[in-house]
Amino acid sequence: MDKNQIVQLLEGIGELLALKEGSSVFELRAYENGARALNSLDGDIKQLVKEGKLKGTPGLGPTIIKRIEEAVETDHIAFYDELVANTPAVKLDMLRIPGLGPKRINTIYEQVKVTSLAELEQACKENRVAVLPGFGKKTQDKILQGIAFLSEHADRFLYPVAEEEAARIHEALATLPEIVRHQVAGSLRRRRETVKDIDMVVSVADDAGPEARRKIMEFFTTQPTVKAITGKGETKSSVILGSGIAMDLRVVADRQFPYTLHHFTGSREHHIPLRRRAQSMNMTINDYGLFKINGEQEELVPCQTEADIYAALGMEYVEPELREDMGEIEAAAQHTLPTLVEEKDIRGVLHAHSTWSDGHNSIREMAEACIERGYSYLGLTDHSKAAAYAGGLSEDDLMKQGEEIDRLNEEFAGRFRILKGTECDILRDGTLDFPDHILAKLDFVVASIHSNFQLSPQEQTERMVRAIANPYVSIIGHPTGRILLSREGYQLDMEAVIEAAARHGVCIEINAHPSRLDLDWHLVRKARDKGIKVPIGPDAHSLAGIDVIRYGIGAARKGWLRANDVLNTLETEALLAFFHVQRNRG
DNA sequence: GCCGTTTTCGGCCCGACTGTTTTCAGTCG
Repeated sequence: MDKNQIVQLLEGIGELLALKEGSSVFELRAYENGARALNSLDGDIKQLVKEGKLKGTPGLGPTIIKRIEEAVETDHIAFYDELVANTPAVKLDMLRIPGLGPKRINTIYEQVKVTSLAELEQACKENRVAVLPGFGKKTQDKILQGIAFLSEHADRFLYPVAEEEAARIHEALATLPEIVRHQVAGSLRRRRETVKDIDMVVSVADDAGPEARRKIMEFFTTQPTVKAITGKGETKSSVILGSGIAMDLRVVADRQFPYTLHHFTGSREHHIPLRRRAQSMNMTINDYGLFKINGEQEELVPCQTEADIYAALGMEYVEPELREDMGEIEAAAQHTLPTLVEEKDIRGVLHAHSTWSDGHNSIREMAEACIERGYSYLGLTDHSKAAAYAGGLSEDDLMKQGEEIDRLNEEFAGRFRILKGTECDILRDGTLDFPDHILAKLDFVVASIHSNFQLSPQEQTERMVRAIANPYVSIIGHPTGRILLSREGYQLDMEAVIEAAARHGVCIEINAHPSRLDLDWHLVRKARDKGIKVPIGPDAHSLAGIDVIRYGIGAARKGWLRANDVLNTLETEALLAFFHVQRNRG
């Protein structure tokens, strides 16, 4: 069991304890802290356990260490299993409804006696929830809304969950000598921010017999992460994996591989205009091949790769991320597709926290982690004072932090630079949490909304636009505040926000955290078209948090961004010059 | 369950907001 899985178990214990009546709120907080503490540890967990290195880590006491050791040794935590067995599943389901916490869940469970979300929905519609003590009409409506949101997103998974599950199977399959080519397809390959199921295509030699296919399918359906088999044949098998995500594996002859891969990569929306184009060229395309139509005859157009398929249709190769019917068909036909930004183009980090606010690592540790990863700079952005829950800095603290940064920069001189920044709260009225004369002392400012989510769309838009107009604001952080699969962003007119940002020369970030990916890629494209520079910010709260940049790269590529559309592809001097010009915009 | 320049018991992050109340509990970040 790896570190992430153990972190999830510890977090799970926290949730389960919250739902257990009579349990201590401090005990569950201890598990949440423990999960966070473990998550921020670097290195192989098995090694750490073996060397007894967990002891002394703040947040990890004797009991939690024992549970971590148990997980490493047995792949289970008995305490967790026991809690799961004693917790009604509907309580866990209810926990995912925004606005419902442990207390209200227990009240509903005790007094309305629901056993499923469907029953809860029914109870709300019959007004049986609003009458409970401490509840009311608005709470009941909010619960109904939450249930509707969940049923819309229930069967989707965050990209990293799907990616990790797919990678495990992919690695295992790659060891089979019968397999010639293997590739993840579907929305995962297109790097959608959430994924419903995993599609994988593998090929066997053109002359391979059925036993080769049977062997692959047997191997696939008996992988340790397979929880259930929902279908098993020689060309297609379907399973449910440990996280609950469904996965399909297709096995084809190698000559058919590019066509099948292309078909199952999608998207459906991309294929519709593509088929139209094929038709206009007297061809037809499906998952078996690309065919030239000669009267009654269909003649296969031989293709070794997907690039060959596009070439046969008179097009440039279309990267999977772009296959969303966002104009890529026309652009590929005119050979005007952008050269998309890649992870290696990123030169530094522009949204990160340290122990000065709610980060887990010191500035030095964060800086050294950036150096290790080959970056040239770290734009440090601890929270401002209004973000009290996150240990936001006062003006005094911010200035003291600046002194620490100066000392470190002297030490790193010539090879690395820490930029002085802040993630400054945008207050309710659109003013910033620090006065201008303080902001003027920083290299750059990320401005974000962390409160008053409920303002009307008009008020929220005005608030954001007012912040954008402040000449010290360099970047708007996580502009819509959405949490994928969990809550919608705050209501605002993003078109107007993008318009204002373009007018004032302010950047809008892609917050690369896989639960955010905010700005959404559809809007990234709009921002780019208005000439807005888009930083890809990890919003890192730990060393490992820096690495989520690659998810942001996915969103950037889906939004058609080239390297020079991304702010943090600039080298240090060019970046500082950019901020300088931005600040003197008048 | 964790932690200690109040150290083995008694605290534990906290302010804002919402919807429910009529002074506050629950939730969130």
